[in-house]
Amino acid sequence: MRMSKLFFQTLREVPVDAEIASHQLMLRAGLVLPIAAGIFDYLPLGQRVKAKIEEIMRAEMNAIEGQEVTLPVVHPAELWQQTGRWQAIGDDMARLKDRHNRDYCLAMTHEEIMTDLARAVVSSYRQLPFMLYQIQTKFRDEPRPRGGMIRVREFTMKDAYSFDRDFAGLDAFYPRIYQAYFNIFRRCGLEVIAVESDTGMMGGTMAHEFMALTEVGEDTLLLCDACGYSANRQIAEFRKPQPEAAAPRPREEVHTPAVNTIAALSAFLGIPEAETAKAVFLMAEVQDEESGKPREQFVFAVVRGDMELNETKLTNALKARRLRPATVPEIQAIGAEAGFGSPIGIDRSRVVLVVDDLIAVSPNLVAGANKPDYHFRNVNYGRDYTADIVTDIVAAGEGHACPHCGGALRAVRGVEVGNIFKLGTKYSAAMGATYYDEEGAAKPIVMGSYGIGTGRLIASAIERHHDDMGIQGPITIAPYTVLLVSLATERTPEVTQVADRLYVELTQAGVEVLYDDRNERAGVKFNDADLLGIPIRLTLGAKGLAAGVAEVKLRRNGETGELPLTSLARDVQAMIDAEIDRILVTVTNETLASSDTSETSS
RNA sequence: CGGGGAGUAGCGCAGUCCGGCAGCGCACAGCGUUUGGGACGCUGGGGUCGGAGGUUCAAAUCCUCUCUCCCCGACCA
Repeated sequence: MRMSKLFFQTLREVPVDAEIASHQLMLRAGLVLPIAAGIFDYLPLGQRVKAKIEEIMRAEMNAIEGQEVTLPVVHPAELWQQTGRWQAIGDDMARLKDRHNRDYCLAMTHEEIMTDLARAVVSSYRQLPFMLYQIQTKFRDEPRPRGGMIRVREFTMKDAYSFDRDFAGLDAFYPRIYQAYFNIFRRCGLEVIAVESDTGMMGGTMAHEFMALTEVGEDTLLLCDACGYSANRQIAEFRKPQPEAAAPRPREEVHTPAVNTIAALSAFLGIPEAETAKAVFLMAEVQDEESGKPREQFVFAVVRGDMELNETKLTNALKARRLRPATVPEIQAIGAEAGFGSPIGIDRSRVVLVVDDLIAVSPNLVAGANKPDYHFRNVNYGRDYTADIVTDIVAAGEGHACPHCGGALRAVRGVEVGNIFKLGTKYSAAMGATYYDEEGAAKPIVMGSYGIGTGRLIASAIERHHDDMGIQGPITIAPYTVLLVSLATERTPEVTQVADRLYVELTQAGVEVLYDDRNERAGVKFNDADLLGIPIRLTLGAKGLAAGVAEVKLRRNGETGELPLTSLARDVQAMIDAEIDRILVTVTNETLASSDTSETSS
């Protein structure tokens, strides 16, 4: 491609709205252009990056016998009603009506449509297993898009769905997609780790997220360097400290004027925060057992004062759809006092009381007294109150003990670039996607779903590979592999002639060349070259031409050298091969190492 | 949805407090000089000042309403 003909623009100045490096660079390099919050155009250079990644995805999906399909972006409401997600999902789903006033939604994901496809085609166990995938647009009306391409509303996702006869089949497939995902990310030059994750609205029995570690990540992960345990903070477990056994002492009221936080309480009484109990008031949206309709339920959660409530764990414990903080009037309505909340003396008929399992075994805690400016000393679970649910509802954090080996957990930030779910029969059972087994009995197909967001992958790769001057794209996903810079001037037309010839030679040799034939000064061309991050830069100027060489420079490390013009195409191809090999070699190592941590349910 | 910031030329911004010709830099077009890390000179084009309403002789500027974008939080398949 001649750069003089390329539809692109580079920005000299850093866009003021962009905070993180990948966002700034994608805008400055002219890969994408925003048209609304979380909605972007892909320009030709960005499109080429996207296409490269998609080809890697196709190769890895095909390698595990995936078959590519394309399913619609506009879905009839009926299919989403069959699984209940039409009602269960809120404003994140964009809905529309057609001219006949029928309901439709924009695709957030494709479980329903894939399940519908499977039930239309599958009737016999002989047709199973199989895996289908697509690379298709999703729309999720995020409340707040952020971080450039990290959290957007419209995006392209490669989503794959597996269909098996039974859980054993799914369990056998799961490690294969797990490994294929590692291959995809590493081929894109992106290091990721897999962590256990919440199944969320997807449902199912097991899920992993693939996380690119970066400070700009939205998720907190907990890792154990000793044994390899890794989990999203949303579900991460940890070994809780054993409280010292002590005989329950008599409960006593203590005056604590204006002491309405744990920190203040700890300071006021001169006790560690670990000897206090913290009350958290929430309203949960749950399904009413009798009517089946959603209703709001007051939830009183108690955790130790030095720990944080984990709302995902609590949501799962309650089987709730969502939680929100309770308002002061709602808190008073159940007989509690904000800032001095206590599980003792509340209207239990209107409250679901959930207590962290550590609280249940910790003697003589300080808790609120449910009246302003008073707390209780020596509150003991069992003697003073009992809960509706006792389970783990606190968040793991930096330094907590690993649940497997007891080693210290480390907290890091990550971007979720992919996820895999064992769905089981949630969708097939709801939608009647069944097959007949050897005995002629109808059984629901066992499913899994597996997704990777392309834009987020690009942004994460750029977060990982850039410097002050621009992108240092891994050669496998760079828009072009070689940038040929001509430094011809009006006085050196012979440079143009030779550069033109080299461009043709390289292109005919199959090299993806971007040819900077623009009438710009050298500085402009070099700065654009660094910004775009084409991995191999060839520079031809009058001096080099006289010596019969072109300068070659690697973007990733700045190494320079000279290549004779007579064998340029061959030498460049060798460099490209070497650069690709660098990445592929890493793939092999990473894959072997990571497959050890793969887990399957049995 | 809560808190904060911002909408003025393609991009980055000043002007708004204190109403009075809509400006600067980059980019763009023409001419000339330059030419290995974002050149220089001269000339030129480009604006419903986010939108609507109001106050005023006069509104980018004051008032009311509204839309949009960015950041933090809530949310996040």
